[in-house]
Amino acid sequence: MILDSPMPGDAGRGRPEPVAPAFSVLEGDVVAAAQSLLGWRLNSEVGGIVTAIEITEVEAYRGADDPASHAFRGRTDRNAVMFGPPGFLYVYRSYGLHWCANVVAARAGIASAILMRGGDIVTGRAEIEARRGRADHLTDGPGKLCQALGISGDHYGIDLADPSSMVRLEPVTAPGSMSIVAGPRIGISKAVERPWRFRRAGE
DNA sequence: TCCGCGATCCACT
DNA sequence: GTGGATCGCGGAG
Repeated sequence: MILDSPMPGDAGRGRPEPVAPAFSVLEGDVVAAAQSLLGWRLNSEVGGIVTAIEITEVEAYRGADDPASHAFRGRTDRNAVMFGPPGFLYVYRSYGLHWCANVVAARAGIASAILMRGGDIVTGRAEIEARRGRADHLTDGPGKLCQALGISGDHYGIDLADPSSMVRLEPVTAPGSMSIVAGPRIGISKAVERPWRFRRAGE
């Protein structure tokens, strides 16, 4: 297992290798990157169980500029991965119980992240129902999505572009025809006016 | 060291 | 539609 917990001295070292072409959209502004992420697949292979969803709902969090971001007050042990290069997984615990998964965006040093809030099941529906302990409302919330795919703190900091990772992002190859609805982010008390929640029209 | 709150979920009405 | 559960994190003292 790869547990990437960058030390303070690593800050200026940059990314180890060029980001795959399709992942380069993540290097730009997180608000645009979040919209690009809709339709991508999130593949998981945790505990030998293969599951996958197609991302249908996301929220953008823009580090130092965004009071609602976990990185707004600067770097801590918990949010360190957000300050690194894009394409890595930021996982945090919510309300002491649930795990929530984010894709790190923007260049190293700009702490942005995209929260994955919902998706359509592509692979492993039966396994997901077993993990969730129910047959409905399987992936329609960030905590549910993590439970469905078996994502937890064990996966903090993994490379979502690495084919050997247990959790991987698979870019959509034919973007553009999808219409996107923007709205306010859910469950926050600061910067509530920013319409940085995006979902596919009709969801 | 302590205290308040939160990027949520679920059962119940 | 609403309210309770539940505990890790960060800021204050």
